[in-house]
Amino acid sequence: MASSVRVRFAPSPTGALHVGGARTAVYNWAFARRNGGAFILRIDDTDPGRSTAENTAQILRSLEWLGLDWDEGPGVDGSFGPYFQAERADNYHAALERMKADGSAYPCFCSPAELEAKRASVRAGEAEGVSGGYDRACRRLDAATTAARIAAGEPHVWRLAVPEGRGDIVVPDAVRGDTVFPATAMDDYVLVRGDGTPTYNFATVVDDADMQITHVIRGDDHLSNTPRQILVYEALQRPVPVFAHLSMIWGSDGKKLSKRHGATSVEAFRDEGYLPEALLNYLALLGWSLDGETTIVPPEVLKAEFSLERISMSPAVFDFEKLEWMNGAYIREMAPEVFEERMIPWLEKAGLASATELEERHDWLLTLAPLVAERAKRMTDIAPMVRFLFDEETAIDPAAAKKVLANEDAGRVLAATRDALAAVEPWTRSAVEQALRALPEALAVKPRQLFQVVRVAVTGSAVSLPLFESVELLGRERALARLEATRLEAAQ
RNA sequence: GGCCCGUUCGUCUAGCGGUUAGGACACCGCCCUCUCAAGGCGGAGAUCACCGGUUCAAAUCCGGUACGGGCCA
Repeated sequence: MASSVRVRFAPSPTGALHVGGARTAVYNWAFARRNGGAFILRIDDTDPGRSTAENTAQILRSLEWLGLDWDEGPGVDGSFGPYFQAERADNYHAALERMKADGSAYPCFCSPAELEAKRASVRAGEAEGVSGGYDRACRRLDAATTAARIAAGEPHVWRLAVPEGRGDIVVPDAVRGDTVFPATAMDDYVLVRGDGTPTYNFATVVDDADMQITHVIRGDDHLSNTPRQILVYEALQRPVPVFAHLSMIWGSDGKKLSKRHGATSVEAFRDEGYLPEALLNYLALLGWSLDGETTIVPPEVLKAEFSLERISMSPAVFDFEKLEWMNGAYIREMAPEVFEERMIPWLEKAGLASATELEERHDWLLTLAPLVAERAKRMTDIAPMVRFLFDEETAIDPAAAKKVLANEDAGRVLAATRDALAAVEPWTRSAVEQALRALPEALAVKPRQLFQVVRVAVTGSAVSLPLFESVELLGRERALARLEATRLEAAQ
């Protein structure tokens, strides 16, 4: 690598960071890390009407949550700031001045009505060879005329003068290879609007050039604009970066992913109990592969192995089920102490206990953690699974009661279990297990049947965490109380 | 309408001239088992969009068509 890699992610704060944008950020970040380069975050807040500080804050929060740290950008000083486009007006003016000076930009005085008329005639096929619907009329105005009209305060925009006789424009794209666009299809598009603000294509190039961006990794939707942007790099006499255009992310119906398909903002995934490392992994693999075999790619591996060459070109459908599986995989692989720590906020949020209370019961919680980790797919699955351990009494699921407790043996099973547990000493999982395992034979009932009756009485449900552990964690007092209460109820 | 991009199991993908077209999610069995999970084993699932061409040989290279998508109008 001749010069050091510099990549950027330039979200527009007109909404929350959604998974499509997040994936673009992931790829930029991973590419920078892989190549020892810089990952720059630049906020494209050029639309004052729709850009808000809250959105910016949310985007930063989402990126931080995902673990995507930036080397330059909001909150991190660099030599190429400011990192908010709204504060970079001077740069756009300077660039325009340079282009005015050598004639690669020229003023256009045509009114909207005139332009519409030109476009209409192009559509009608009356103006052959004119692309983009503009006939370059103002480009033919002489310098004195334009100077006079500008001096007179006549409204005007500034257009790019596509070089005469320019050959085909080649977009160097690391994902798709070189993509060729005929120069004849390029119009003298607007660089700077009548009010002096730069258009997207112009501002982006000026910033990318000024910030010495070497690789532009972005969405597919920008591919068609790239030749236009290359023309600006050339006019500014700046090196053209390497591009990498990412295909879109679709919903299961083959349409662009939107709210209709479910959660799409990064924060929504967070709130739904997804782990940042799992979402990062999933997004990384949505359009990129390590080797075609590996599915668990932790951040460290991504940082070490990411490459543009292994990005796929076709659109990918976002598979919520696979993400959920992956999230479960990350939960299962977590060290018990780590999972214990991370489940605390979710228990607190569910109103089961305060963080302080939980921290005081560290050993108890650490015993519980692996039982839950093995079964949870998302962090939101935790509370329902453990609620019976926190409530003083537990309501029995009617369906479970009907199915399991209606059994004619239920009464004696519950009574015998109550007595057996009352005698357990010391109160440990293995002692509880020993006591319960001896019961089926003594009562002449099937083990499965007995355990289900006890499970429903103790946990309130026919589906629960493992029984012996559940009984142990619940504590003798509450276990006995529930067995007795259920016995009385079943007897009626 | 013009230009550009894409197309391998339902989904994410591997494949970069010669493979029984591999893996993962989901699905279906079996095993394990106190329920549920997890785990193990196995199964089903892709005429590689279509049609031509190049080649001894094409999912892989070339052209066209179709269908999706994008940008500009």
